[in-house]
Amino acid sequence: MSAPIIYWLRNDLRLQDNPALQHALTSQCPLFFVYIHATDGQGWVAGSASRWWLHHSLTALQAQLDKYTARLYCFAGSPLDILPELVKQTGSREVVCSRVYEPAVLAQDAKLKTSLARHSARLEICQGNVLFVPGSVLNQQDKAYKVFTPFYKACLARGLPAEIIPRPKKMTVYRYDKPSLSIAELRLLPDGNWADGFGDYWQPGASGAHGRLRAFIKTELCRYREQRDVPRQDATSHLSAHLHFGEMTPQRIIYELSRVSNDSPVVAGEVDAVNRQLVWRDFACHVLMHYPLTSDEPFQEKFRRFAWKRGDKKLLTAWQKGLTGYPLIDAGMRELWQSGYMHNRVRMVVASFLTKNGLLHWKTGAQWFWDTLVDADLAQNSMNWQWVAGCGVDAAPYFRIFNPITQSRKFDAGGDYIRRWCPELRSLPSKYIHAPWTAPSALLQQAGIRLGMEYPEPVLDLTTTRQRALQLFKSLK
DNA sequence: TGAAATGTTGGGGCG
DNA sequence: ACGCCCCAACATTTC
Repeated sequence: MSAPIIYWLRNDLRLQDNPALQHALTSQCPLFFVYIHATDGQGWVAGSASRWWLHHSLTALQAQLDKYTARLYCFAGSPLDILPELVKQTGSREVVCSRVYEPAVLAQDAKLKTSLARHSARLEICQGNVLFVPGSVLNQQDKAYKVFTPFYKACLARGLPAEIIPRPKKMTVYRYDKPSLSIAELRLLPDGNWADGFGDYWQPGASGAHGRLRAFIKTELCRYREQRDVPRQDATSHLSAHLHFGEMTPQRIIYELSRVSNDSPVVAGEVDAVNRQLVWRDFACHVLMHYPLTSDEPFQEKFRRFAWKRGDKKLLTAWQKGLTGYPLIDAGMRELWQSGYMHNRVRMVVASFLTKNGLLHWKTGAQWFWDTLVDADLAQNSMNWQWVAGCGVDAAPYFRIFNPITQSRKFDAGGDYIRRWCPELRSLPSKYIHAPWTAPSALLQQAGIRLGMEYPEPVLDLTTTRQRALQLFKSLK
């Protein structure tokens, strides 16, 4: 059998709209599909919920590959060891993959390139799952943008890309006859039954992604701007995890949306709003590449001496478990735990609560999200936590502190979201459901709630913690 | 992609 | 009829 091209899958778990795969196919060599689960873990290794997704996404990809009688060969270890070894074994001259723009991965790719060269093989890295290649969108001074709006305008001025590439008609596939692992043997699924319910909410893989996009366009798009901030409506696309794993490209989303807006100009405004969110996603990716420390250090210098609390076990545990006594916060944290996801607005509220009212370091929260979100993405997670904490790029001003009760009344007025995730509060009338401790005791009793028993007392006082945060933030100026 | 404090206005109750 | 007070409702400022 002639030497293969090694197609190294990473966060590009799809066959259509795949420039790297398209490139690999031009060579006419048989394709050797390889996935490597890195076990040399340092820094930000994929969290538990993310690995749950990955397991199912790889399984879905294998199902797609079945149609080409191709197999995905899995390995565990360091790509720096495994790929040179595979090249040696198979006589391959080229390894093809899609770019991952995380700083640690970029550094590893550089090493890999050298190491493969010693085996006379090249590493061809094609554009990753972004609209614009990080580094290619710069301001007048040739510097990276630090503020979203000008970045957004610069992107619009170039025109948002909407290229699509059909899935390959046929492929020649390579048969590897030495030992490799099955997807199950990568042991990606978490121990215990925590993630078992995720399947009720998600269908990882490209076909799940396309199904979700179709459903979004059909039922949510027309009310996107009006309803996307309402947690119970959640008229958002739910495509974040699909995008993270490269099961779908943002270009595909823009393409499909533009077809809709051509057909019905009424939704053009909605489409712009969705596209704007896609540009935010690119922005985060660009920022992390230009400022590689921002997954670990505050972007703004002055925040390095801010007195974040190192630990507050009681508060942190209450927050993680959804037992803070503030229903909107608790609903969000339980949605996260049970579904691997949280509505965007609620993410902002719980993050503000932890970092501003609770004064816990934003990395504490980022770590929890990292482990529990199916859409965990280093660039998005880091930028957004820093944004809320006030220390990031284009950050929320320090005095912007969300009041979870006010936010709850505003965006979950009927209490539907709270009732969905905090069933013990179900019988409380909407008037009191946002702040149960204000309810008359007879009403609480009638609803079957004893504060401190069925539902906790508030874990902290909003007014005093707000004042405390304002003091601390002010002294930083 | 706030919230709270403070300021302003205007309608209605009331003596 | 009139002025006074109260207090929503809204606007502005401050953190």
